[in-house]
Amino acid sequence: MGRPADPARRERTLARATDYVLAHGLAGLSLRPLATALDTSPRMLLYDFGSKQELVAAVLAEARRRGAVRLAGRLPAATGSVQERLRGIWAWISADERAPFVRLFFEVHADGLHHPENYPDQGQAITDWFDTLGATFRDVCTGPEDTVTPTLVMAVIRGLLFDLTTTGDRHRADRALDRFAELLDR
Amino acid sequence: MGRPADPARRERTLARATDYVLAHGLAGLSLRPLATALDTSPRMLLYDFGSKQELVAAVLAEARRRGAVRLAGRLPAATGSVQERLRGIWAWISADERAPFVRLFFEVHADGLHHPENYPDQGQAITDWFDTLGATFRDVCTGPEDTVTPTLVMAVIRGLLFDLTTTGDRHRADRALDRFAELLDR
DNA sequence: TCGTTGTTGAAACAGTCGTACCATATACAC
DNA sequence: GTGTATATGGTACGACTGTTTCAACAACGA
Repeated sequence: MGRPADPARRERTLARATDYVLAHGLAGLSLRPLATALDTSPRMLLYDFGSKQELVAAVLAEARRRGAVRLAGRLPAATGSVQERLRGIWAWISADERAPFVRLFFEVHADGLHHPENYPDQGQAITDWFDTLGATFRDVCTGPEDTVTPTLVMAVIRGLLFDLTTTGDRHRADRALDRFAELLDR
Repeated sequence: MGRPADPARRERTLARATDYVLAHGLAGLSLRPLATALDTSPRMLLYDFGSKQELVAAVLAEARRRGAVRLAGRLPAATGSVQERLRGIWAWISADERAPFVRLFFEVHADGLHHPENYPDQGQAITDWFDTLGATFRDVCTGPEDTVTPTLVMAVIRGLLFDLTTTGDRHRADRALDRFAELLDR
């Protein structure tokens, strides 16, 4: 009895809120401008999510979900040379379409430096790459339990993303990745 | 005539404000708590710095100045093996005493992603390393104009700093740096 | 039509923010 | 002393923040 609930509304709002955060960032996020951009009201955002903190958590989870979906099956088994595999990953992650995700990624990391309690699974977001990268670069790893090589590969990628997002010098970043691929392959 | 100006006060306030920002971060910085911690008043902060924006700019300049001083003469010429040089830089920059600088560094980068206009010389902060690192690792560079090797070295360091500040796993980070040193040396 | 449950708007609350205004206190030259 | 410049304290303004409260409206079963 009574009016039926409409869970789709929350989903729709979450999707659009995630778009908004990816476009505008987390730092200055505020309910009233967000609600205006989403054609809703702060009242409804709190009605659907309970509090701003829970809304942000839901948005970050949704952003991670989108990234995971886009990544799925994107890193095939070890086919081609080390250079080709590394270039493939780099081309995908450094593409302009990924820039909003990369920005949010760096923003969450920076905020986590002073408020780690807000991001309990942040460390896992790093170690999660070990299995995938360990499989992709098995031939240059020292063994199946090697976490050092995946760590180094991700460090190079994150460090070059840092450089690229700061200087915008894609040519230099691409060449630095190629140089790393040469070193890794020998 | 009139009361003499006291420029030392501004200097003292700037030094303590920089300590405060290094400890508490840039994100939530607010004049009233800052003034309280510095035994002064928001009134005096604006009197000395004009606006919050200028205060932040002065603090960031001071933080850079401190980092530069601590770095001066810290990277001697190419003595020892590549491993030793790389380890020396890494040990210095990843030391616990440097953590506040590293955090501020990442925080500024993240904020610059959405407000690049506030950090006009951010790209230069990256390219400034080329001369120093090019000299330190001349033997593994392809030439005196090689910017790719310094780019890669800094990317590895920044990427490992990212990992270290997130996971706190120093052992893994150290080993990844050693692995990179091996690759670079061959 | 009535009761019930889900949805929504408008307004207000208590707080913080950066900043401006006004008065006053301090330290010097004369 | 007077004049003058710097240095402060106190206070209030207007704009913002996340959140709450109260009321009304909408869609359903009985």
